[in-house]
Parts: sequence; structure tokens; C-alpha cells
Amino acid sequence: MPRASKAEAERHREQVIEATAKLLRAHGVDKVSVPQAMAAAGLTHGGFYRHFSSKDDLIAQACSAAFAERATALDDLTQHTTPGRARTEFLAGYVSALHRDNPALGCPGPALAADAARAEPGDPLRQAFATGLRGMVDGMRQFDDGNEEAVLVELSTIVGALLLSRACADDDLSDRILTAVREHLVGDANGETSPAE
Amino acid sequence: MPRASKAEAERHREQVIEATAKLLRAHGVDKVSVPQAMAAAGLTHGGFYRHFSSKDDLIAQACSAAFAERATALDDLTQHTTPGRARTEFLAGYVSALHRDNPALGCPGPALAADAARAEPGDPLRQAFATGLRGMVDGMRQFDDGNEEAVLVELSTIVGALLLSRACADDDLSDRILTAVREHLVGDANGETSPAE
DNA sequence: TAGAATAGATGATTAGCATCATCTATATCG
DNA sequence: CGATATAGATGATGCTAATCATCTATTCTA
Repeated sequence: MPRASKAEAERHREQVIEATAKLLRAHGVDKVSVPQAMAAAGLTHGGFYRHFSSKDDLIAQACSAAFAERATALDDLTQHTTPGRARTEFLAGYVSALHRDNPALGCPGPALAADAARAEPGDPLRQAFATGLRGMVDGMRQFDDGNEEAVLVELSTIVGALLLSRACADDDLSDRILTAVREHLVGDANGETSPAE
Repeated sequence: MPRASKAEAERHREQVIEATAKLLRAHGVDKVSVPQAMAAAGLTHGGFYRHFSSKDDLIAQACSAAFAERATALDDLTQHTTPGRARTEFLAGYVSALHRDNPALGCPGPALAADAARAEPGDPLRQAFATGLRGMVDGMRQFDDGNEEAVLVELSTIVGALLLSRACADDDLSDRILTAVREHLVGDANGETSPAE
């Protein structure tokens, strides 16, 4: 397939970013290779440098895409219900077994924070992560009357809970973390420790 | 140096583990190589497989060592002050710029959770992390009258806060996260946003 | 003190990766 | 419709890593 139209090429670029955004959250920066990312989008590794200036470039764009995806979901949620219900739904969905078990489609916060933290100060991933996180904080503002401090505490708690529950997913401590944090934030326990969602 | 006494060999083994425990927290599993870990202990990579069965084996032992180190520190803290003061000191020290800026000597929770989360279910790192985390939960029980749920919420919050503050260390959001969480948990704000400790 | 066991060094092997040079067939433009 | 730019494929290059075979000198053991 030695040539694609301008529109197809653009679509290919987006597919690579989308596929990488998933791979990235599931496996981390070091376990995603350029050939793998291209293959996930149905291409070979050859044309990579026609779309991206480097692997770091792609990684940063994928990180931004993952945050954007989540921001859209959050906006949809607040558009279609009352503020109170939106908060409950958001938090309970976040601190759930479903979210824990599907990092590829989940929040980039717990999935990419460690990679961002280990990147050099000027690294594009670092900046993309910080920007995305700011957006998330802004999106959550409506839950707490615009009180940023309350949002930061809430965000830290759910990110930490999800990350720790993933790290010990074999252990029954994992479910206990999710349940404890969900009850603490939402009040009751109607999440999915085992049932559906 | 083609031979060491039994005692020296044992000391060497411990040095490799200690050095790796630091490298691991600072750079993550994938960025620590066997030659690097051995060199950090003053050895060459040659004798590695006389001490450890694989890289994964070393990584898991280093993870356990990092948790053990922290458990000892926590015990010391509670032995030398009142429960109330110990809690305050522990939490304020945890959610501090000093801790954020020194992952190599800090808590393995935020530093290694992502690596543990991405490991396969049976991976030795996974198990070492879960065991270490359990120990930490037990150690923190005394802060909250043995209430495990309260401990789990507290732990999630401080782990998430430290991780996120590291991930956006360039941004001023980083300090705001630490301050907000510290005030939320401890009440006042006598941590070190910029001064010493 | 002689012989066996072994800690640690050297170096080879294999494999995977990022990056880039080159090729080619087609899509776009004049 | 012909010329040219370019998306994408093939394949090379150079690097780094995990693992292991082998060698050597020294420490233990009998």
C-alpha cells in the first residue's frame, strides 16, 4: 500500500495516536514500541517518521488524546444529569473494579503518572500530562463548588486508590481499597465489587 | 577480585539489593539493568546469577527491601512519640516536597505501584508489592484506632498526591496538590513547600 | 596443606529497539 | 494527462539488554 490520499493519511495518523493511547495506558511507555504502535493501527513501521518526529512525540500526543477522551466523557456526564448525580456517578465509576481491570480505556492519571514522573523535566510527556491533569481538575471543579483544594484531595484519593488496587489486583486487599474509598467519597457502596456495571 | 569469603559474598548480595532498591524507586523496573545494578554495588555483571535467579528475582527482593526500610522508619516514629504526634509527623513528611523530590529513598508505594500493576498476575514483583503494602497498612493502623477502612482511604490519598505531584513537578500544580492534601489530613500547613526539613 | 567448591570477571550470544535511507506506486496539481 | 510530491513498505544500522559459558584465583574443608 505505497500511497494513501491526504484524507486517508490523516486518518491513519489519528489511528496511530488512538491505538497508542490504549497501548500506553495498558503497558507503559517502555513497553510500547514504534513497530507495535504502527501495527496496532494496521500499518508497518516504515512510514512512522512521516507522521511523528520521534517516539517521544507520539507518546506525548497519545497522552493528550487519552486525557481529551476522558474530558469529553466527563462533560457528557455533567451535561446529562444534575451536579449531584454526576459527582456520584463519576466517582463511583472511577473507583470501580471495571475501571481497575481496564486501564487501556481508563483514566491516564493512574496509568501514566509514573512515566511522567520519571521523565526529564523538559520531556513532552511531562508537559502533556501536566496539561491534561489541569484540564481534569477544571472539569471536576463543578463537583465541589469550584473549590480547588477539595478537588485536589478528591483527585489524589481516587488516583491513589485505583493505582494501588491495580498493583495488588491478585490480593483481596485490592477490592477492600476500592470499597473503602468508594464508601468514603460517595457514602454508600453501590459499585461493582463483583456485579455488573 | 575472583573470589570473596562467604561473609563478603553475603554482604555483596545485600549491597546489590540495597543499591537496586534505590535505583528501582528512582527509575523504574525497565530502566534498571543488571550490569547497572551490579556496578552500583561495586561489582561487575559477571557474578550476578550466582546471587539471583533472574532479574525479576532481584527486582522483587529490592521491592521487599524498600518496604522493609520504610516499615522500620514507621516503627521508630511510633516508638518515640505519642500516637497523635506520630500520625501528624508521618503524614506531613509523606506529603512533602522533600519526599516528592527524593523518590530513591522514599516510599515504594507511589514509586513502584505502576510497575507492579503492569506486571503479570504471577510476577514476583506483584507479590512483593502486595505483601509490602499489607505491612504498611498494618503499620498505619495505629493512627486510626485500627480502622482499616480509614487507613485505606488515607493511604490512597497520600500515595496519589505524591505520585501526581511528581508527575507535574515542573508545574505549580505540584505544590498545590501537596499543600491541599497536607492541610486536609493534618489540619495546618507546616510542611516544606520551599524551606528545609 | 592439598583438593574441591565457588565468587566474580570476561566475553559471547541472542534479541529487540529507535532511527533512517531507499524504493515504489499512487494521488494530487498544473 | 503528464510531472512531481509523498505515504507507506523494505531493510539496514547501531545500540543496549538479559542470560549464560567459561576461566581464574581464592577461600573453605578434610
